[in-house]
Amino acid sequence: MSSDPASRPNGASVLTAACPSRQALALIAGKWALLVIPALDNGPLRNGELLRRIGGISQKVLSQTLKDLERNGLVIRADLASKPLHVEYRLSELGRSLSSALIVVDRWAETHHAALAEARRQFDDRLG
Amino acid sequence: MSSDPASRPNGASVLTAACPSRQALALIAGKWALLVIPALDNGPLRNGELLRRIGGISQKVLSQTLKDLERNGLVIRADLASKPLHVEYRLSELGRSLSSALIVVDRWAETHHAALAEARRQFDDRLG
DNA sequence: CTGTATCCGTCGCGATACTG
DNA sequence: CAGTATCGCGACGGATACAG
Repeated sequence: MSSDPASRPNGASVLTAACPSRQALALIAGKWALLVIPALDNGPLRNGELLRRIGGISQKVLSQTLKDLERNGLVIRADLASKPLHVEYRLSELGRSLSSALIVVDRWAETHHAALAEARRQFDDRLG
Repeated sequence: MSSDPASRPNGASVLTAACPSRQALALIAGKWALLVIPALDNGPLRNGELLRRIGGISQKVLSQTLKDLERNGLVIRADLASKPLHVEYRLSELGRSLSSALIVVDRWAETHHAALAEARRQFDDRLG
C-alpha cells in the first residue's frame, strides 16, 4: 500500500490484508458495475437506453447500481428537468479511468469464453 | 459477439444481452477471484500461503474459489503427494492472460480508493 | 497442512406493483 | 420516462467442527 503501484513488478503482493482498496474492489465485485460502466464509456445514456443495452438487468438493480456509482463519484447524473422526464448518466473522469480497465476485462471475457466452456466440459467429464 | 473485440473502438456495445460472455464474467463477479488470480501471478502458491497473502478470506471460500477456477481452466492444482500434505496452485496460460487484465483493475483500486472515499464523503454530506 | 461438512445469517437481485 | 416500495428466494460467504 505504501509504495507506488506502478513501480511494482507484475502482480506483486497486491491488496493483501484489510487495506482500504478492498472497498474500491467491492464496487466492481457485483455482477453489474462491470457492465454498466463500460456501457457508458461512449457517452451519456438514459435509464431506458441502459436497460436495453445491458440485457437482463432489472430496473431496480440498475437504479441501485447507478446510485452506488454516483455516490462513489464514478457516474454523474444529469437531470434535464423536462416533461417527459429526461435523465442522463455519464462517466466522470474517475469513472472513465476505471472504464478503460474494465473494458480490458470485458474483452477478455468475450475472447476466452469458449475456452472456459471447453475447460468446464473436460473437467466435468472426468468426473460424473 | 461476431466481430473481433480488438477491432472495436473503446467500449462500443460490449457484452449486451445474454451472450455467453456473461458466464465468463460470472467468474470475476465474486469478491475473491479478483484477488486470488493476481496473487498467483508471480508463481505457484500453497493453500496456507494464499490464506495469508489474501487477508480476510476463509478456508472454505478459498477452496471453493480455487475449485471453481480450476474447473474453468484458469488454475492448475498440483498435488505433490507427500506427508505432510503439499499442494500447489498455479495459473494456466489462460489464467495468466486474465491475471494481467485483473491486475490493472487492482492497481486502479489501489490508486483511486482515496478519491472514491472522498466522493462518498461529499455525497453523504449533501444529504443526512 | 489441506481440505470437506454443516449451520446460518446476510444481501444481491428478480418480479411485481405503484408514484411523480 | 424515471424511479421507489415491497416481497421473497437463493446464493455468497463467515464460523466452527471434523477428516485425510
